Amino acid sequence: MSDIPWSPPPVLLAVDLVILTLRSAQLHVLLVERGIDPHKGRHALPGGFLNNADEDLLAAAHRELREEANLDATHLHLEQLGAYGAPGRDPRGRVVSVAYLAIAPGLPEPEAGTDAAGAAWRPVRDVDSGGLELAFDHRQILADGIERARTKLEKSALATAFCGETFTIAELQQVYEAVWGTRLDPRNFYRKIQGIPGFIVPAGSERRTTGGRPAQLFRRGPQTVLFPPLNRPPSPSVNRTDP
Amino acid sequence: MSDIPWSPPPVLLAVDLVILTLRSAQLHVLLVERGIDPHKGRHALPGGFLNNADEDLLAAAHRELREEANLDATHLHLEQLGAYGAPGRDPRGRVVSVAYLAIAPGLPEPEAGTDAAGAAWRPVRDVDSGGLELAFDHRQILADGIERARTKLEKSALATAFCGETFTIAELQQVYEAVWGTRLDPRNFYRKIQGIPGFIVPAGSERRTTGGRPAQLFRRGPQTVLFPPLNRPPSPSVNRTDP
DNA sequence: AAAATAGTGTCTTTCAGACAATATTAG
DNA sequence: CTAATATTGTCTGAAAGACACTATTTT
Repeated sequence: MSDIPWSPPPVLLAVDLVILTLRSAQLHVLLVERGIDPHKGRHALPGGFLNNADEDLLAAAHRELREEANLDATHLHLEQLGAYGAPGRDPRGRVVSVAYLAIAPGLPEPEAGTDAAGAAWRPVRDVDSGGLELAFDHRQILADGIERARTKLEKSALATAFCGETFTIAELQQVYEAVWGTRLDPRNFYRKIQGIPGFIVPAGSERRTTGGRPAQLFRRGPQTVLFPPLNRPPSPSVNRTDP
Repeated sequence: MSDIPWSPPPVLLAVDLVILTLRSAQLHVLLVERGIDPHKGRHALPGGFLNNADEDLLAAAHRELREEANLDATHLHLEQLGAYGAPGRDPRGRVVSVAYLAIAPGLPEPEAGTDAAGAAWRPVRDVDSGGLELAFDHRQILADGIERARTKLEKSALATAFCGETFTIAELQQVYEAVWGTRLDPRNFYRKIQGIPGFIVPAGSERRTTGGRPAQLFRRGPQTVLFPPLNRPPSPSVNRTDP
């Protein structure tokens, strides 16, 4: 009675992760080198098939994050990007992959003898310059992940997920500059950030040295929605009534 | 060699549609009444299982749009919302649903003896007021679809997808007001719209009567990205340094 | 004429961006 | 001291929102 009328075709479900971080002011993505045959030896996003039929999608993403990237879910942003299911994307059969975007603070190389051997941070620039080819449709998934991060920086407090527990306003600015690929005026940025209630809160009156005047340290504030928003400067490619 | 190591669990893949339109200045969604047992008799989003293992996800969405809603893909916006795959969401087994958002211009009731019998436009308000309960997790999917539409109105030309071939600026304003749930000043709206290059273009100097001075008719322009954007007025619930 | 809707002009406040100036550290 | 970075102040032009006003129709 509660059965399915005509037996629809089963598919295999995978989870792929776009894990972004900032290393020396450059946007990096975690890639693994594939050890088995479809695209063997090529770089790919971390991911894998569902463990069992009862595993939740988000839980599977967390598991892959732990297994393949050796990253714990503590203080880490994780959200769904979407489903990628073009019929020919995996030669082994019909595989639909649900992609997730993860943002991590700057971390050391995951190499060593951990579970995550073979995983390494790669500059995003290397991928979209074409110098590094990805397996499957992972280049598209990565592009979608970056675009999602870009737009979410405008109206959400996502940027703090790139930072450690405490951070300076200049560090926060580096996040915006790296993800957006633009330069921002430090003075205007400073005032703008300070003008968003609840975005960041002072963390003791501590400091940190870099060569000039020490900067105040902050931590994430309670507000997750940014108002007023930080608008990404218009790319010079768009329309405009240029005189 | 190119086989899958340990046989991951297969899942059933479905496609669900959030089809939005405007009817008498109110946001409506197309719902069907379920004829079979899981949630039989309850309202649900149109959708269904993948036809065969080679069917593309977007193609399946188009097919369901045709079969269940009797809508052709001509001049109709269709984009993916995401995957919904919580383990318990369908009692028949592990079903992962990929949801799509469709925007249609105001259309007559789909009833009659068509394929789409049992489908009907329902005011969105009836659903999120709790007066109308949906099957599965469709209430969440609908909410996500509406939120997506709301944010896309700001920076894309999506609003014109709610209108017919030609439309007045006042009609366009009704779209924004209905989707955002706000009131806008007609005069400022008029100037703002006219100030976005390529958004709308005059369609002949025709007119249309409603009781007052006739309005110019427009059609969609070539621009899909709106600059400057139309920002949704801040909801009174957010933060603010109110004196 | 009165009512209704379309479209224009203008003013005020707010905000983004440019950039001078000051503060506080290291070397 | 000089170099470097952090933080504050000021100015200007663009844009948002309020709202008076004009234009063109129906009744």
